[in-house]
Amino acid sequence: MSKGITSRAEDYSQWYNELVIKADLAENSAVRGCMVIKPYGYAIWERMQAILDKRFKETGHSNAYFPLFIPKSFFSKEAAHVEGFATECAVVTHYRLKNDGTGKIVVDEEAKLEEELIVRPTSETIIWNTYRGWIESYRDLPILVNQWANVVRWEMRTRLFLRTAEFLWQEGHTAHATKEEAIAETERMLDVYAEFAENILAVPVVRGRKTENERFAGALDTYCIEALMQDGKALQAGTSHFLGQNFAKAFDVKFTSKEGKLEHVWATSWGVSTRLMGALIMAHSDDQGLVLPPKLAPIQVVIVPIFKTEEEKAQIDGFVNQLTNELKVKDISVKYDDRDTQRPGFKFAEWELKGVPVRVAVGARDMQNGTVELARRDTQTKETVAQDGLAGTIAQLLDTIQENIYQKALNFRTSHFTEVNSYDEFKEVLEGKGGFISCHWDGTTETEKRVKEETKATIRCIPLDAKEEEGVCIFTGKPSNRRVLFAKAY
RNA sequence: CGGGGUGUAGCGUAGCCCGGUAUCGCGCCACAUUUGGGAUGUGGAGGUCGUAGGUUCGAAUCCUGCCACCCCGACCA
Repeated sequence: MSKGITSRAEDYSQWYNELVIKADLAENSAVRGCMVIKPYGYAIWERMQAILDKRFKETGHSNAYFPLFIPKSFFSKEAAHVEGFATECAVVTHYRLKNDGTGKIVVDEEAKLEEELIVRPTSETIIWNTYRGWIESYRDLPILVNQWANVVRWEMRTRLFLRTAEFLWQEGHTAHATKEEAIAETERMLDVYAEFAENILAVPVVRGRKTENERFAGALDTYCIEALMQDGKALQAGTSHFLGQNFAKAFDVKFTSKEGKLEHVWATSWGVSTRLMGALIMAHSDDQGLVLPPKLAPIQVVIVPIFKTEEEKAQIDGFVNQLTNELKVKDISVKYDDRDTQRPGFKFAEWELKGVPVRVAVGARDMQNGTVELARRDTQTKETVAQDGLAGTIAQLLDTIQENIYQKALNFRTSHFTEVNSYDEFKEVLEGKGGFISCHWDGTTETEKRVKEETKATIRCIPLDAKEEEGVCIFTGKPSNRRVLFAKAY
């Protein structure tokens, strides 16, 4: 059954619909572009949440929650910020419905809000409005707060997981006494994201900074991690912003320093969203479905019994019970799929579709031989191994799979990372194999925009590890002292 | 918001040009045989043909309006 589940993103929506996660678009146009995350998909998001949340706590952050509704006036306080989000806001104007007399429910025009409320597209404004009341002295700083929430951005065109009208995310908002400390925080959280992407999601990322043109609305500097999908397109997987004193000035947030001076607070914000699920899927999946790295998989091992009689089943149950206990001791999550409504072959295919890293099949034959069949999702290989020491064998195999998935993605990226020195070469690579293109750029927004118009490629980032190197811009021939990364992006 | 396309059972579709109450596959239900890679056979259930109107003895089919969705573009995590 080929569903055309390949690296091409266009194919994924079909796959979601049938198998993992469904975008249930309501008939009402008002909720177009939203997604329903089905239980198995949500379990993956929960794993991401749990792991990230732990990292945030370890780095000194606390969770809090701020309102969904933001008074319109808050938005107009930071000029660049309004401009960036103005065209994609959902606005609440009324608070009551009524029966119009014919049985139709209509908006009660008399219940018009004096000031409209914006459904948050991001929470900087309402949070900084709140911080004003929390901060007086340098002793109140830093404030290291994170929020898990949903946000709404009325995009003209949506795309499952990558750009939905409503999405789930976390947004960290920190306040600091000094510029240096805020910049350090921005970089530290970028590292948290990069480490998570590479070690947990097994998706290699480039750490870098955005150009002025691609920067977050209201930020002085935007750091990002950029991942490469199997179709050669880049995906921004997370961002960390140094906001300077912009929001402190807009919302009049000042503190008295050790020296007794009144100063504006320094800010950062950083976030990752359910887009990470899209990244995960597009980075690793194959024609058989999802491929989950073991460290993220909600179910790491699935056990499928193969039996004809009740006696056989009972014998297998006994073995599986013991194995399950041993695996749980090693903190490995197990699912025993002993449904009698589906046949083994069906179950094999179904769990492969869901990306479970390791499958154990055990039948009467195995019980006689003291063996099981061990299959791995990443390589689609299987082998017969001894029941003795099986828990240990599986634990090792999970590590191997984690490493292998990462290596595979890394090899792909390495082979789709090209240095070019001319615009012709640039266009040739872009139209050919795609991927990241490293080249010189003159540093102007104008050149960036013209390249985008002509080729659709954008500057994904200026890599943090870019070395100083004299060269000339591939487009204008003007001097440049470091390479930047271009790619077509989602 | 511009350009293109599509709406028929839970999903995917045929029928439309040339009007006569809807085809096929998957899935679902029952029974039997099966069970180490998505089983097979037999029987069965399931339809406002996107929606409103028009033409007609008769509309999935022809005409008009509306709605929704998909793709491409501008915009974006």
